[in-house]
Amino acid sequence: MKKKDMHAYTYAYEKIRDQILSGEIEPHIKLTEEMLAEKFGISRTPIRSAIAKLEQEGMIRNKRIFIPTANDIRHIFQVRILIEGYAANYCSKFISEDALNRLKKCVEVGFDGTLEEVMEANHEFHQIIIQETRNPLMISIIDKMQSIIYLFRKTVVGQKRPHLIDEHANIYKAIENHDDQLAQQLMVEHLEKDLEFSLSRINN
Amino acid sequence: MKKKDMHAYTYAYEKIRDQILSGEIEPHIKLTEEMLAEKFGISRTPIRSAIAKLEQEGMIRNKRIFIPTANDIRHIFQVRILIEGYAANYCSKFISEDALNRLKKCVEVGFDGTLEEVMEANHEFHQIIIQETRNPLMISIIDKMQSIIYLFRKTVVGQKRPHLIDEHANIYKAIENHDDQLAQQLMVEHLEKDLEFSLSRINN
DNA sequence: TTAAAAAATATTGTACACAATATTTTTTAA
DNA sequence: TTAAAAAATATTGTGTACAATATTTTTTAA
Repeated sequence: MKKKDMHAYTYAYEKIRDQILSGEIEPHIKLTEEMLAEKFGISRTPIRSAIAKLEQEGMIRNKRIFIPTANDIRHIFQVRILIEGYAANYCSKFISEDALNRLKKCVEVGFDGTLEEVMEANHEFHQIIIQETRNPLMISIIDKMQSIIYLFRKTVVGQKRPHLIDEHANIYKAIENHDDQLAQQLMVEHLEKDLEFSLSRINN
Repeated sequence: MKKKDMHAYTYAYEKIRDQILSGEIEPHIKLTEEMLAEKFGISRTPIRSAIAKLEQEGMIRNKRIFIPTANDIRHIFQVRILIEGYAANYCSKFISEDALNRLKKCVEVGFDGTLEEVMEANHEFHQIIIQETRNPLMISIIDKMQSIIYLFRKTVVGQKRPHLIDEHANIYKAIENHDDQLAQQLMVEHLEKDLEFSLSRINN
């Protein structure tokens, strides 16, 4: 529901984004301004802004939901591995008590939560580590890629990878022990496995 | 001059961008749509698109030219060091013959070119290294930051740093020798010095 | 005077009409 | 039939008017 103090383009942006992520808007169909304007009961102008933003962020390409190729996935992960590896290292030295607790919670939920909760906790695990860099640029770079990866996961993979939680647990331990080298190495390996898993789902 | 087959918003984007970088539009003044529309003889609609893009890219913030704080600069460099360090490493292993030659040329121009040429060559030196990763994501991340740093340089620094060319020469040599570790280390140190130099210009 | 309220002004946001392009379909000529 | 050309259609781009907000200035009451 549109909040009364919300601009139409913000509303449109969130709506389109959510509907893409939830699958309500299916891939491959062309996102025309008029069709979306009709759908949300507003004019084309705010829709244009929303689409432009989504295109900038990489979720839409050529007016269609962006479905990354194997190479796109590799490129995304190359950047992710670099930044998140660094972040894991950084965390080991500078993480706050609070963040460390939240990280621990994520691992615990990973072991005993519902599927929904586990998915959310896994996402948050990575999120916390990045946020502890307190570098807004890094955070936003990762955020944008997350959406694309999430989307890709939902549409292509739709399935959980084995050992994922154990790897999180190990990364957590390394951070807790302030072993920056190990934390970085484990994060890199973790993401490399994630990449492999993702790619294996495309090629068949 | 506006090309006839160019959309007004592309024209506006380039014009505004160029005028910001050239200093024709001064910092601190508010970039209102109407004022820019008037200036370029087009309506507000394409100006809106252009501003939105420039804001996404970080050159404009709150309708004003973005002038980064010391912390902003640190954050930008933290990402740059990470990515360009990686790129230097990567280059040492995989650079093409052609790119290596162009890199060499940049160093040479650095020693015997005019100020204008030197500036351009220095920029290109970094550009080539990033481009050799062939990762469009990395390239675009660095590109966006380049604009902001360049702008910041122009307005705040306006001055060349000593030893810069020598450092480029050393990085070049390391890449030429396929010494990936050294290339990375030298690039990191190079950028750290750049950061220090930039910061020293703010704090007085 | 000074701070809150009100009014005036400036600026941005939205809708909509029409123009310019891009895309698809149909027609035509080989 | 098939490929190029033409026409029809769909979609995006632009200008403009007006509405909604934000900002600045003026007024008012203490």
